[in-house]
Amino acid sequence: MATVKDIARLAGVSPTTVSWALNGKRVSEESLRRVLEAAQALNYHPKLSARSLRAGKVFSIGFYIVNPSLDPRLNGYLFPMLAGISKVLASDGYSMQFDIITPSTIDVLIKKALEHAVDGMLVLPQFSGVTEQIMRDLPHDFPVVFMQSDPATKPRHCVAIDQMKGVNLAIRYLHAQGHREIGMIAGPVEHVDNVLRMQSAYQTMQELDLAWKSVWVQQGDFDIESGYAGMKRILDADKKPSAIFCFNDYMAIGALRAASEVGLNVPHDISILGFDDTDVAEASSPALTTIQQPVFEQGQRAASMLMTMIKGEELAAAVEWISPIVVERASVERAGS
Amino acid sequence: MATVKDIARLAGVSPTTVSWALNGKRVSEESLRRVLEAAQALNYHPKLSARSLRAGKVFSIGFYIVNPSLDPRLNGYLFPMLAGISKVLASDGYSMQFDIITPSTIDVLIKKALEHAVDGMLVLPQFSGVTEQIMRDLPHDFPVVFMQSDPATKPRHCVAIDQMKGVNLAIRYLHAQGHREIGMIAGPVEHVDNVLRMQSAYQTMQELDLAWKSVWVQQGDFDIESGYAGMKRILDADKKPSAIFCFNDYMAIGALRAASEVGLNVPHDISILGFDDTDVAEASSPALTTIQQPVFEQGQRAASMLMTMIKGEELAAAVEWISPIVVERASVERAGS
DNA sequence: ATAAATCCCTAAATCGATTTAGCAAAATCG
DNA sequence: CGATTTTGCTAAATCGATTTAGGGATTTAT
Repeated sequence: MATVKDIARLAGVSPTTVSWALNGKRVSEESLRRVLEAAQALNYHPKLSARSLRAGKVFSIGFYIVNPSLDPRLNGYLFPMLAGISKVLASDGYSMQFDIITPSTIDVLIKKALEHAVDGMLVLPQFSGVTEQIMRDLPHDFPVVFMQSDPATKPRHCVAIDQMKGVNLAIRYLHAQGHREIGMIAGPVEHVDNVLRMQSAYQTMQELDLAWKSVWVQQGDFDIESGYAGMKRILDADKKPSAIFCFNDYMAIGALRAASEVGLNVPHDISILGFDDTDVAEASSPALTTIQQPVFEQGQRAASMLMTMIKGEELAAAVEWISPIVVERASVERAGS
Repeated sequence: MATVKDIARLAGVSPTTVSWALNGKRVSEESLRRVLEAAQALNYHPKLSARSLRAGKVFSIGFYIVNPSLDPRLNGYLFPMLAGISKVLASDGYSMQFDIITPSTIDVLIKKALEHAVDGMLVLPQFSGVTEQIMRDLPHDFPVVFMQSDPATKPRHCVAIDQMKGVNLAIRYLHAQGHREIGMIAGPVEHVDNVLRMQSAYQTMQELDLAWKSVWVQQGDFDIESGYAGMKRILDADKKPSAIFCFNDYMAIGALRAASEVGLNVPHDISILGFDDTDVAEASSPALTTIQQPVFEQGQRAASMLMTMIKGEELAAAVEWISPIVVERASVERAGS
C-alpha cells in the first residue's frame, strides 16, 4: 500500500505538495505532473480511515430499518427505496451503511452515532415508540431523517409518504366509483402507519357521510392469511359491503381468495382495493387496483434532506410529505354495474 | 466529544492506561474503576475512524449488487438476503455497506477496496463478464465472496444457490408427476443464472429421455409480460406440452394468465411450475408450485465465509453450494388426472 | 542478600492523510 | 528602489486511538 510519503519520495517533493497536487490546490505545473505520475505508478489511493480521522467525517450515512421479524411486507418496497437513497448518495460521493435492527437493539444504532461510524442516518421506525426512543438517546445535533411519521412523537426531520392522504384518496376513489357501503381490513395496532391510516379512514368516512359499521371493519396483521380471515368475517355479516378497502396488498390478496371461495366474483359482485402497490398487486388475478407509495422518490428525497443537513446547508423544509397515487387495475368496478 | 485524553485527565491516569482499562488488559482495580467512572461520566465512545486507522481495518464489509436497472426481480429476495448477511455480521461486530451498481460503474467498487473503505466484499454479479472484471481489477489478496457462479470465470470464493440442481429438481419433479411433454420459458441470455439453468434443463431432459422441442422452449426476460408472450407462442404450437417450467415466478404468472385467457384451467389442463419462490408465488391464483431459493441461508453462509477470510482463519471450502427445494402449491397436478 | 521476574504505569511513536505556520524567491506596487 | 504581496514549497502539528519501549516498585527465585 503506497502512502503520500511514498509518492513524495518518488516525485521528489514533500507530502504536503502531494496532498495539494491531489486535491486541486495550486502547485507548479512541474510538481503536479510528477505527483500525478508517481501516484499512477504506485497505484495510489488515499486511505479512507486516515482521511476520515483528519476530516472529522466518514463520508457515509446509515439507513436503518427497525423491524422485529423478517416481515415479508418489506420485500415489496425495500429495493426501490434503497435504490433511491443510493442514487442520491452517489452524486455526493457518500456511501450507505445498512442494517435491520429490532426495537430492543436500538442501542446499536445509537452507538453508531456516538462512535461517529456514520455522518447521519435515515430511519424507518415502523413501530410506535421507536421514534421517541431514538430522538431521546441520540445527540440532539446528530443528523437524522425519519422516513415514517409517528403521530405520537413528531420527528423533527421527516420525509414520509402521506398515509392519511393515501387513505383519503382510497376511500374517495371508491366513493367516486359509486360505492357507499365500504368495508375495511386494517393493520396491526402497534404499527405506526396503521394508526394514521385508521384515523384517516374514520375521518374520511365521516366527511363523505358513509356508515362506519364495526362488523365491516376488521383487524388484520398485514399478511395474506389475516386478509382472508377478515374477509370471511365481513362476508358473514347480514348485509355485505359493495367494496372492501384493505390496508395493504397482501391482505387484499387474502380477501380476494375468501371472496372467490364463497363464489363471489371480484370485481363484479364485490370490489377490492389494495394499498402499497407491491409486486403481488400486479401478479394477482384479478390484478389489484391499489394505492401506490412512491418509495423510490421517498428514498431520494430523504437522502437529499439528510445530505443537506450534513453539509450544513439551509433546509427548505424539515418535514416533507409525498402523495400516494391510485393505480387502477382490475379489482374495482363501479358500484352496481 | 470526549477522547481518551479527557478520560485520562479526569481519571488521573495516562491515556495508555485508559485504553488498557477499556480493552480488558490488566490494570489495577483502582485504575479500572476510575477509568470506567470517568468514561461513564463523559459518555465516552471511541471514535471509529481513529480506531480503524490504527488497526488497519474498518470493521465493515460491502455488499454490492451489479444490476443495470431497477430490476423488479430483486424485490423478491433482497430482504431475506440482507437479513442473512446482517445477522452474521452482527455477531462479529461488523457492519454492512450496501450499494447497487451497474456493469459500467464497477470502478466504484474497485475504489472501495483500494481505499480500504471495507475489509472485504460480497458481490452479486448478475451479468456475465462482471465476475471476471472484478477478479482482474481487485488486488488478489482482497477478500471477496461471489454470490453467483459465473461458469465462464469460476470465482475463487463463492456461495451460490445451485441453479443446475434446482432446474434438475424442477424437471424431475414434473417427470415424477407423470409429465413427459415439458415446455419452458427461459430467461435473458446475458444473465449468469440463466445460462446455468438452460444448460441443466437440456441435460436433464436428455437424461430423462424427454423430447426437446424448440417451439416449446421460449425466451423471456424474467418479467410477467414476457412470460405471457412466451406462453402464447407455446400454445400456438400444434401439440401443447402438458407442463410448463418457467425460469422464474414472474414469467410463470404471465404464463398462468395466458393459459386462463385461452380457456385452459391450470393445473387441470396444463401444469405450470415457477422458480424462485418470491412473494408473488403465494399470491397468484392458483398459487404457484415453485422452486425455492434459500436466500436467507445464502446470505448467512456468504457472510460467514467472508468473515472467516477476513479473520485469516482456515476456510472449510472455497466454494459452497446451496440446494433449492420444491414448494408444492396449486399450479402443478399429476399428468392426465 | 542478590538476581530475576512481575506488576503497574507512562512517554512517545504510530497509523496516513490534511492543515497550519512559516520561509525563501519571485512578482507587484507606489 | 524599497516595501509589500504572491507563489511554491516544506517541516511539523493534527485528528484519536492503540502499541511499543521502558522505568520504578514489588515480588519471587536462587
